[in-house]
Amino acid sequence: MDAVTIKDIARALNLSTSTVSRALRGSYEISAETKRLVMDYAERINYQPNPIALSLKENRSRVLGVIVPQIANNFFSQAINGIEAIAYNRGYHVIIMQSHESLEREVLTVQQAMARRVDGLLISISSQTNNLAHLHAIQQRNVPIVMFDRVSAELDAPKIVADNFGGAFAATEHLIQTGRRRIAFVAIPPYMAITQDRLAGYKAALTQYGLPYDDDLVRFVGFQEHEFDPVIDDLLRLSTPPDAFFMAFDRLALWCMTALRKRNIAIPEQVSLIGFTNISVAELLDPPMSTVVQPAQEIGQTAAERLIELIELKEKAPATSTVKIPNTLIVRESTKRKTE
Amino acid sequence: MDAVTIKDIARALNLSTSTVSRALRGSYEISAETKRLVMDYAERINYQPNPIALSLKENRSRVLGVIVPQIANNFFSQAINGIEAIAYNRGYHVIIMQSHESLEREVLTVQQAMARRVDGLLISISSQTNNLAHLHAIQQRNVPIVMFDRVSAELDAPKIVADNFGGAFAATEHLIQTGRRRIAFVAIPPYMAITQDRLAGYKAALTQYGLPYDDDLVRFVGFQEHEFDPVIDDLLRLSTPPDAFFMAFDRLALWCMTALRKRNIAIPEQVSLIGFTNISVAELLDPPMSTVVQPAQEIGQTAAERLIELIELKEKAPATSTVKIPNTLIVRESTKRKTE
DNA sequence: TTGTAAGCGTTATCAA
DNA sequence: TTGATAACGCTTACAA
Repeated sequence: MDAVTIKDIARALNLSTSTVSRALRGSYEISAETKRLVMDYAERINYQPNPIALSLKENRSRVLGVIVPQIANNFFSQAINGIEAIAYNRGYHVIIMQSHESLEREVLTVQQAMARRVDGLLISISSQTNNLAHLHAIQQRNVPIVMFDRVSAELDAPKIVADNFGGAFAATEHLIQTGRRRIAFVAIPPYMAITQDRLAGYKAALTQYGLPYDDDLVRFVGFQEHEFDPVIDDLLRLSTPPDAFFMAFDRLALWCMTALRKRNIAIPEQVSLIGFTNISVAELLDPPMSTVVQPAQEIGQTAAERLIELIELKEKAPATSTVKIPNTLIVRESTKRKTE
Repeated sequence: MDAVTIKDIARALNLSTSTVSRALRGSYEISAETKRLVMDYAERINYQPNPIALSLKENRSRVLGVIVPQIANNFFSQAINGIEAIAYNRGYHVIIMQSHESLEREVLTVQQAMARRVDGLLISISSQTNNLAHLHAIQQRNVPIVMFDRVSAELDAPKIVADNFGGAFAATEHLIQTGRRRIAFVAIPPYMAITQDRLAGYKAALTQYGLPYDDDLVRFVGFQEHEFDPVIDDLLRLSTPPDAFFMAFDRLALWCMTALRKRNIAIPEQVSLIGFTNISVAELLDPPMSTVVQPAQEIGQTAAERLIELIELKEKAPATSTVKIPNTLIVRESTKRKTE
């Protein structure tokens, strides 16, 4: 049983396809009676317009391309959740693609999305992406882009991010207020904007509370777990070791918890632990770790809303604007007690 | 700058569109010289065939619909990962939709997918889905379906699942071999096939090792965390309480860990804990819990492969086949020591 | 108020 | 070896 077309309706009702088309969209130039006739029949045989034909005609696909480093990642799967919610409400579908943290694959993926004629692109760039030529190229084709989470100053596009500065400030402030003085800050490579912002928040809190900034306490690691343990050991061997660990990245916080457990360092009796992370892990396992929870879903929603606006209004260059969605600080035992 | 079409090439080269079309697909009836000419020019101006026009012509979209209860769930995001990997290799795109564990939304979602003219459907049904009329309907429209993970015997379609029986058997066997005798089994509502299979594996292992089956040790809970704690308390109050907990569902395992910690019940000194779960949580947090790891990604891959086969071969009714992908048992401290 | 015809980008059929 | 034309499903001038 093949799908019903306007032609089928026209034939059955002895009308022309254009009359049927107009009747279905409620055009004023069609008599009420014909309209009813067509509508009823269409309903009865379960007519559904073919979106592919429409896309061809209207030269748009009603599809949003979403490019993320990884789908199987709490943050991104929640963000996608938010994107989908908005997209479906507005009549768009979403095609999700992964760059696998590789610039090369990201470029390919962007090309694929263009080949698929997406109406707009939501992208969170890979950690390797230091060149945005592929994105500039599609902007020249007049396909709107919205960046989220992993954004870059080098592209003139709306950006939706968590308030990384504010979140890091709040986390650091909280540690200070609960009596910690030597706060280690560990993040992923420093060329990413999110890292920069979090580091700035950390520094600002130290300054505001009159604590010195110590380069020895600030470390950057890669994406491999084996790079992590030496960093912790190094920190612990300092002449004045840290009394708190602030892990400015999702996975780092979990690795740190494991590393401290292995070394029998008690949280929070000996050190405090706080991390940027996602609600699911944070809530399910009730870990000994306070958390700056990232508003992943809201970021996705906001980004999708912004993109659809751009697509539908087609205003030229609504200028680069960066929206910061606030984080939520969840305090647990790990950082509650004062130690001094 | 709009996308380049075959017409543009034809005009520029003073050829007809049909010649260009044939040249681009390397048809034998076009002279080598013309071919080169066309190919070179197409390359130079970066021609990309419009997939929408193709879809209309060929009456297929090269899109797979994927319906899952939730995207923001480790198992499903990994499964989607596997699906995407296969799909992109075979030239398909993937549209992901969520049923949010609701039959009503699942029905809507299936209709949407059909309206979008997907070439095939991959579905993991919601926990509320007790009626498969919506799926039968699309089978009648000759759109192939493959079910994965959450499957139902009531639909005649290929099914890809984890080896739930085998995994539960292995977990139970492991607990028995490490000296446990009173093994609690907790799962989600019993009408789901996965629950049935896991329960059967549990029973089979008891039988094989000559242990009695005790109804008191087997419990079913809903999806809400507050339903969970009373069940644990109930089990602990038994005249002979369990010496091991087997949580036959992802979230339950995590809840159980938290519940036991709250009650100061030591793992594995007092009880063993083992659960069905996902690799990411299991690995990252190094929890005191052995795990039957579900091959989420492989399930996704296999399901996608099967679906694409069905789409492309268009064999009629390749019959219902159920593929079981083995689980992996990861043993940790939580179940290692013998207690008796 | 309704119908005819052209067009969106591509391929297939038939002619030249 | 190449070109003209029709067709996929739909919308929209333009005509009736």
